[in-house]
Amino acid sequence: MSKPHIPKPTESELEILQVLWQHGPTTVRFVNDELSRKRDIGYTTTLKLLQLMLDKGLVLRDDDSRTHVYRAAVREEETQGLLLDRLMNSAFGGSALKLVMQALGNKRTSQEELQQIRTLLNNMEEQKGANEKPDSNELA
Amino acid sequence: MSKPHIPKPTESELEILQVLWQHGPTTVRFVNDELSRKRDIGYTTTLKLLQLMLDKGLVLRDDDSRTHVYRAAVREEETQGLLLDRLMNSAFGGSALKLVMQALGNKRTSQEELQQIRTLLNNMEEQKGANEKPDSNELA
DNA sequence: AATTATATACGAATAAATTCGTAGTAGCTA
DNA sequence: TAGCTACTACGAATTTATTCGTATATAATT
Repeated sequence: MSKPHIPKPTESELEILQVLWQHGPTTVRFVNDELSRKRDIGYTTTLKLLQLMLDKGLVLRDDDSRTHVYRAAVREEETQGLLLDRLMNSAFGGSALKLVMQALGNKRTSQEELQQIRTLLNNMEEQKGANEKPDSNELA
Repeated sequence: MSKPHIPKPTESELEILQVLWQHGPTTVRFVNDELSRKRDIGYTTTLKLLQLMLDKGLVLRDDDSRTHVYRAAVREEETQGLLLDRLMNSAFGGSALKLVMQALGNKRTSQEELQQIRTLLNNMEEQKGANEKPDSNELA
């Protein structure tokens, strides 16, 4: 069960993936309209990006009808994990802790969010307490 | 008192900054030796990178002696914050919470680290609580 | 002093990412 | 059906990042 090699999305490709993750399968036109809300970008630029992403395997497309429909080929969490990993290694010397502390300290985080994180922490400790053994690690 | 615009370091530049952050001011030779531990890289490549970084204002140098000494011109936390911000926006739709949850969930984090985060959370809530309520006497 | 080692400067090749123009085609509308 | 509109394909210019070779100068060694 090897992962067939997730290509690293570039900045622009990420923008597009976000749209696809958020809205589900959609057209070039729609993606372009979304991107246009944030910055100047030509239609054919978006088209080209999607085509390149198709080659790379980042998206899939349904070209039954003349207007193609694209959808993400990579899962959001997986991709985020990949990028976090990269950032952690490239900027935080591999320390997840440092990264998290930065993220929390840096941004104003709402009471509610803090509570959610606390809850997550509790769950994790429960988890660990439960099987004190050299646990089975699920994913890298 | 505006920050005069921190340029975004590239991947390679980050590698170098890490060396400088970790070891303090040092020479091209030293930086190159460090980088070489991880990957193949020529001396003049490192040199050129440092020169470009000088232009960008990412590093400063002392060229009193023939062998120049470079040092980081940007602070570690500041830079990390910048990159986190970018990642948060580009991959996490702006949510610090999602980012942190991913980071925690994704990586195996030690009991000890979890405790440190918990402490940080406590401090942050204290901070906030101070503004709204008379204090609570629950401390870690 | 001559040779060798080590430095910097700089041009330029290569690679990767981004951008858009133009051509061609299918569908819609008057 | 003629003409306008919307779509894809593709070539190619541009920009940014990375890499290294060569020229040249300074210092160290013999």
